[in-house]
Amino acid sequence: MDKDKFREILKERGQRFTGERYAILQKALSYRGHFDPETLYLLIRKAGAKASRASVYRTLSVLLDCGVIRQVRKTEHGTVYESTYGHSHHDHMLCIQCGDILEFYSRELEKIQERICKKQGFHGSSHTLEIRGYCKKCRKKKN
Amino acid sequence: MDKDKFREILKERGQRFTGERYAILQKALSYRGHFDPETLYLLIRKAGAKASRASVYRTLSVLLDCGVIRQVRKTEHGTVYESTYGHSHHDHMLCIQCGDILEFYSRELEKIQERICKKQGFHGSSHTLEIRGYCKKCRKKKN
DNA sequence: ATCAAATTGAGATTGATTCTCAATTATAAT
DNA sequence: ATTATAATTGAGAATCAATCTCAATTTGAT
Repeated sequence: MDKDKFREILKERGQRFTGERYAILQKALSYRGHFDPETLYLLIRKAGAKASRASVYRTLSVLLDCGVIRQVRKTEHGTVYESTYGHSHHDHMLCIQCGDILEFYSRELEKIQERICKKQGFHGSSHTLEIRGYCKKCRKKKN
Repeated sequence: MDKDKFREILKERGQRFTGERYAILQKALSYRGHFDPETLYLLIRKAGAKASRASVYRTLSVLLDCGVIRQVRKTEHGTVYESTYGHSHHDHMLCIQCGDILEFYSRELEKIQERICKKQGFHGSSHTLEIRGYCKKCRKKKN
């Protein structure tokens, strides 16, 4: 997403293009992996850009609304997001021992969900699947 | 789960059986559908039992640990739980229009997840799947 | 350049959850 | 039954993410 495209999207929403929003967009888009608002805020400060915590929260909700980022989940430490750019849909496995996150995607799983929705007359637009358990490493450690 | 069984479980954990804990257990077990800590607390107060908010939170985490209740998800308004008693595993469809929640279960879906885990060397112990979209009713309204 | 409307940021506020700690109570031993 | 010990309780304080407030600033259209 370049500057002009972002400007255009904001315009459609009756919102203005600002340096703060752009800085937040850039950091959010370029972040590899999962991030939370505070991490993004500190990153922006460190990069010398100026944007308050309030603006980070406000802009993240705009980006979420635009589909530029996606909400991974809410944890006891806050909300976790990830960029959708070059990062297609997938689900997660979360190791409850070490906290590691594995991403996976299964066409089959998606198909079945579609079938289930159709049967119920439900129109699914997104989903999150999180499998919790023990990763390979931690299983070895245990034994 | 009866009183003695609960007493026994607590004992194993080096914890004590108290009236507060029992009242909370009962309400949590008998609650139909999804609940949050505050709702449970008010319900307990209304029933004349005594238990503080702090005890509700503390006991819910014990019950969660014992598998008596399960965490459905975290929302912007707090954590949602449900009793597992007489309520076997299932997944959810959440209508983003009316907020309705449909429960469903698919053996096929479970099987595939097991297969995926095995392939990754991951030992899955639980999962949550939430499909968001529009329910039958709301789709009709739209058209 | 002008101006109305949108945005910003610092700090206050909210709301869920956890923590503190003195008073109380359950359990085990006597 | 009494006692000793350690767990539990509750009221309110503390924490922490997220939102709100509002005066000052900035944007974008004219």
